[in-house]
Amino acid sequence: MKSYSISELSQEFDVTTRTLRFYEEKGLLAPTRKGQSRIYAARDRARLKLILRGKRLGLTLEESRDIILMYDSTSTNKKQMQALIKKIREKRMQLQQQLKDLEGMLVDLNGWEERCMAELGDQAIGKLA
Amino acid sequence: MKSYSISELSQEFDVTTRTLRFYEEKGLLAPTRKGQSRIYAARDRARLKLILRGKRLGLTLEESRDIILMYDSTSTNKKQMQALIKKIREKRMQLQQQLKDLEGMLVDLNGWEERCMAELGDQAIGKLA
DNA sequence: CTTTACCTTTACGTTAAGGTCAACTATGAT
DNA sequence: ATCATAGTTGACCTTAACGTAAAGGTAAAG
Repeated sequence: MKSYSISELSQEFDVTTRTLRFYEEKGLLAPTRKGQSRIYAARDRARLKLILRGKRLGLTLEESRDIILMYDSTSTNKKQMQALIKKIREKRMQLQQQLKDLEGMLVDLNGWEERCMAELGDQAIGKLA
Repeated sequence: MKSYSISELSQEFDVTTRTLRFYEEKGLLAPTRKGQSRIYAARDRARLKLILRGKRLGLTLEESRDIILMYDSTSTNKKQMQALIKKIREKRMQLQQQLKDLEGMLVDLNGWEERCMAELGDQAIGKLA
């Protein structure tokens, strides 16, 4: 199976090595060691993707860790399951609100751009493409 | 025209008064004064809405301030306009990425919920409604 | 006149998410 | 051997966005 050094992974996802070590420190990644060096497996790479997606959506690292735990949850008991579902639903509600906000803001942006363009006159269109 | 005290506004939007003062300090709100007390007008209320929407989308206060300035921009010159359009386009690209991320995560959440529910068995459905 | 409810400013504290720097260690190339 | 290249840990630093506490002003109510 393919594995990655810390610098490989950091370059691929455009984060610093410090960031990767920090995520490990926080329990989000768990690379193995070869000697003293970290070896990241596909599993860690997948986790990193989740973390970064979470970040783009404004999740905290802790929230992303929750989500990662969902991915990894093999056989949780009923209590845990129910708590999980509750969390999922909460998160989904929040994301749906976010979706609305996003759409609203996109509408606004489009409106502004139009007005700006109009005010600038058509000769300006080319310069921005 | 309707106006609001600091506590009215803070209650309506569920933020602390500290937050409102902080936003003012940062140049995001500009209430007038009656004696020493702040009086918020509809304009401030609208701004606050924008700020909070921005927050839900993960914008920084500075970015929200930019957006507010767009709303308020009366007659900017061409240079400013072009810079503005560039910013708008950048922001829109980012928001579109965010939209993709959001959809992806919603799909994941739905998948998990289904699996959780399946594992719990149907008798559990009622308890969560 | 004092209590109560709001309001004010000033100032220091806190948390998340890393940045930055110093002082090593290990390894392969010249 | 030594130099360059990646890697390590540990420690302190930084920024955003407020929280929190101190110390006090103001105006209506009892």
